[in-house]
Amino acid sequence: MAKIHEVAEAAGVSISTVSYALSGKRSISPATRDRVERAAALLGYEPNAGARMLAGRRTQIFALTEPFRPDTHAPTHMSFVLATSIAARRYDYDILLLTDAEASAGMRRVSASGLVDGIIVLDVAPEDDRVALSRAIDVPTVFIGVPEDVEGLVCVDLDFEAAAALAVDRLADAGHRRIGFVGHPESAYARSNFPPRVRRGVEQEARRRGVAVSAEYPGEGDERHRDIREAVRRLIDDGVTALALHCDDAAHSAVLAELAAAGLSVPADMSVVSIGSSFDTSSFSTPLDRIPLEPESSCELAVGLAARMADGESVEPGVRLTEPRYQAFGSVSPPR
Amino acid sequence: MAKIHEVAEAAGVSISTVSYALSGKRSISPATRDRVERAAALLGYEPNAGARMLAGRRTQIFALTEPFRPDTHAPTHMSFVLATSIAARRYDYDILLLTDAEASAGMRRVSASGLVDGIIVLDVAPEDDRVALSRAIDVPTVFIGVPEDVEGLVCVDLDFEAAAALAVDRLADAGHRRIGFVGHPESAYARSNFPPRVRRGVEQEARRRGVAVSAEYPGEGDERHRDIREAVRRLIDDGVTALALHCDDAAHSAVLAELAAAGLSVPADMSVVSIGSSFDTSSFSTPLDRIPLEPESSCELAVGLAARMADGESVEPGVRLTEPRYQAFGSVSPPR
DNA sequence: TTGAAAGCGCTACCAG
DNA sequence: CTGGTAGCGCTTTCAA
Repeated sequence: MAKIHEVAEAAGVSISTVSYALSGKRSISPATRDRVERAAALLGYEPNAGARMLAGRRTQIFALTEPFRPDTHAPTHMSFVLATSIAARRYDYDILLLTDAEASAGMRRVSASGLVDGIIVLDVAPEDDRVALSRAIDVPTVFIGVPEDVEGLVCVDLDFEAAAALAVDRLADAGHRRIGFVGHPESAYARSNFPPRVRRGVEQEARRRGVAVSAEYPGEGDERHRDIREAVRRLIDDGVTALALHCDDAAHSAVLAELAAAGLSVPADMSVVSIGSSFDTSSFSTPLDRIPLEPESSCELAVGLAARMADGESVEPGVRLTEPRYQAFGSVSPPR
Repeated sequence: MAKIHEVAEAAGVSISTVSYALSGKRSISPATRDRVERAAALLGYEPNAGARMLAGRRTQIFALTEPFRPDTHAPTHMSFVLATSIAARRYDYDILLLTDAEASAGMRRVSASGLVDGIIVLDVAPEDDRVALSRAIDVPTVFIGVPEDVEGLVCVDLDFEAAAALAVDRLADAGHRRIGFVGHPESAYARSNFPPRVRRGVEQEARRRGVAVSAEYPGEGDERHRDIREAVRRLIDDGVTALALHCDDAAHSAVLAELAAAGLSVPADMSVVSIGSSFDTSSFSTPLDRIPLEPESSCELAVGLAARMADGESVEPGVRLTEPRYQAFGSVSPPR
């Protein structure tokens, strides 16, 4: 725990020179900078966080608010947390967790105490009380996800509607006229902000392209695996020649299992595309084309915006959607 | 962002009185305390975090280091993060996330900068470089999980061996002489610290009680569901009359599905116990007896210890194991 | 290009 | 039981 004073002494300069040499906030002669850096490294100097906050009015901490709802999909959520945390470090920020009751109440607390320079909001619900909170506090806030009311907010997300449309387009381009959609359990469409956007994207693009869609929303819990296989069976009986999936990896596995059980091969007998998946669809027994979720893109963008706002730059409110990307792994071909 | 000065003025007292009235660190007349609290509430006063750290040499922040390994089981991990975060707030601490490369490097950084008062280590590997790091830094560190070399460390965890033994005992008590064990994929036994402890517990207690054990470690990935069902089939053919499970919820579902497919009912034809599960085994189609993981116990204990150490109390190094608890839901009965 | 020094807002010691 | 005040270790003016 060396202090700036000791570094200054060791380098034979004043403490302000040490501060400037290390922060780069004013020009320092190469020789001096070098001496300072050497001394700092030698002593293992790390500026005291508290002193820095107090004097510099910047904490280099972002709060990450995540309610951890019971129906949150843990693996996907984890990849968002990870991506945010990594992006934050690139901008020299640490992440402070606000969960459970503190997801909301903590926003007020940490902004009032000046503990954080910005707030990143995860796991956004259509009607989210953190929307009103973000307007009430004076700390820059960025939403990853799009709530109902976005007035004055800075939001970032994958363009799920475009992603869904892209999936439908690829299938329609290949000549499919009747496709099946396997979505999340019905309950997810009220609680979360993005499943409805995928559904809407599929429906609208299908209408535009003259493609018929049969949708299935297999349930949760114990019987899920069976539910999904029954849903796939119904879609096969319906005569669909392609499937668009927006569900978790276990559901993907179940779909593939049922196709195999029905003696259908991909893509010869059934084309399959995965929409907004955060897991690796290329390592399934049958690699699947996908439009990936890519939390890294949204999180990087969100953290970058938060950093700019924390620097006092003004950022235009609005919803920033990242463009979907199509990854082909050979699971789509023309229908038989 | 009211400051202590304004609160003092509003309450008609000195700033030191405000500080003491709010912290309770010296006795204050009820009348004065009341005036101060009213003024603070009215102004929405929240002590400035940076100033507090600098003057008080306490940050009220714990770092939580979690590498997010690729094979980390996300739902279980999330429940540990959540439990730690909630426990921390009860002790008036916030949680700072250290993930990815920062899980290790960050420990040094945040302790050198005085950003945190303590460190909680999650997702402990048998050979974990955070063990050496924790010895090199001067910030109190508590491990949730037990690494190979625990010399001088403060560790907290469920007593997995006792949990496994408890499961075997209950089955043996019911009269079972031949039981099946469904564990994690083989790879988990090298990477993680607790699966080997469960395996050891099962083996030792089975030997002690004269019970035969057939063990299965079904694989990962796409074909997992099928793997598990085949494993269960083998165990049935082996003539086991009871199963002890130490695997994730999807695997539990697959096991139940295979039992149903084989025409076996629980517990009449097959008794089943779940060991160290973090999910709710009582809401399966067949409720299962379990010895729950209960992250809350370990996390509460870990945070409590960290808080005491941060207060300067000396805490005896050593491994503190929490006692397993048996929850019966009617899935165990004597063999036919 | 460098140095001196004035705070940042609180905690905790020393008086009374 | 209460008030005054000296720092905590840095950042950032103001001077040179």
